[in-house]
Amino acid sequence: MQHMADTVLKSLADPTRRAIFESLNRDGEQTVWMLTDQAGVSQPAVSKHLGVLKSAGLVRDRREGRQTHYSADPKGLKPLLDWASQMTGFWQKKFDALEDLLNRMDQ
Amino acid sequence: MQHMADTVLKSLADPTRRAIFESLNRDGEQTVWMLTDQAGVSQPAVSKHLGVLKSAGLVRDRREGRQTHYSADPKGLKPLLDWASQMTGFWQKKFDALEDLLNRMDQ
DNA sequence: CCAATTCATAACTGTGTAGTTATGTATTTT
DNA sequence: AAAATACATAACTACACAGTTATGAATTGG
Repeated sequence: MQHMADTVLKSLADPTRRAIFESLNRDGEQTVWMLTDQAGVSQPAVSKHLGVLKSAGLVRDRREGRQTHYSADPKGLKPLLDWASQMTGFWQKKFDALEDLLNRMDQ
Repeated sequence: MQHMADTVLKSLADPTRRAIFESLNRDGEQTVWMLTDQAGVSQPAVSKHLGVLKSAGLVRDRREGRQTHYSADPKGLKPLLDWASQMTGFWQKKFDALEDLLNRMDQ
């Protein structure tokens, strides 16, 4: 559990990588080429970032022909929310609401 | 707002620094010496970590004589929560849109 | 079948930063 | 006043990693 929070936090700490994750959340499934067009870095850099995000459970990939479609996995943020909710009970209600949403996505 | 999420995420990405923050949340206010005793790194390293956490708004300090007491600031996690809820909010909107579409198809 | 496309991997480089030791600055104690 | 305590800052080192170019592997098009 703590290990997952570690990998998730490290993945999201990088601005470029977080921007990719935000784009996938905001605009939905996209190919590597589409993401490279926005990222401002080279295609290998984007592929590497996507590999890190995938290892952290934040994105999924779907190969179709010669292109790979990536999409954000909403459940990937759960370890982060679990960790944050452990830190303090102050925001407990908000976290519970988010977790509720994530649980409904499970189905 | 995004800048705050960036500094908070970068602060919490380091394991040693996150452990210090967790200890402050779990056990409450502590001096630098107490934190150094647990951290497994030198006192200057701990002071540096505390400085980073303070800059990110995650901890507060209170000087008393020759020792400095640090405590976790629960509001410091708010930028992280806001960012996460924005990410999940995108999914909420997609579900709402899907539900809308399904409803319109019913007719 | 050859060329172009799409992505991943390899090899390398530069830089940010977490760690160290050494030292400075108050504050308390004897 | 001198010594000891508690913390911060400075200067430096080592390493993780984000970036690059070059290349490989798989798929599609002419």
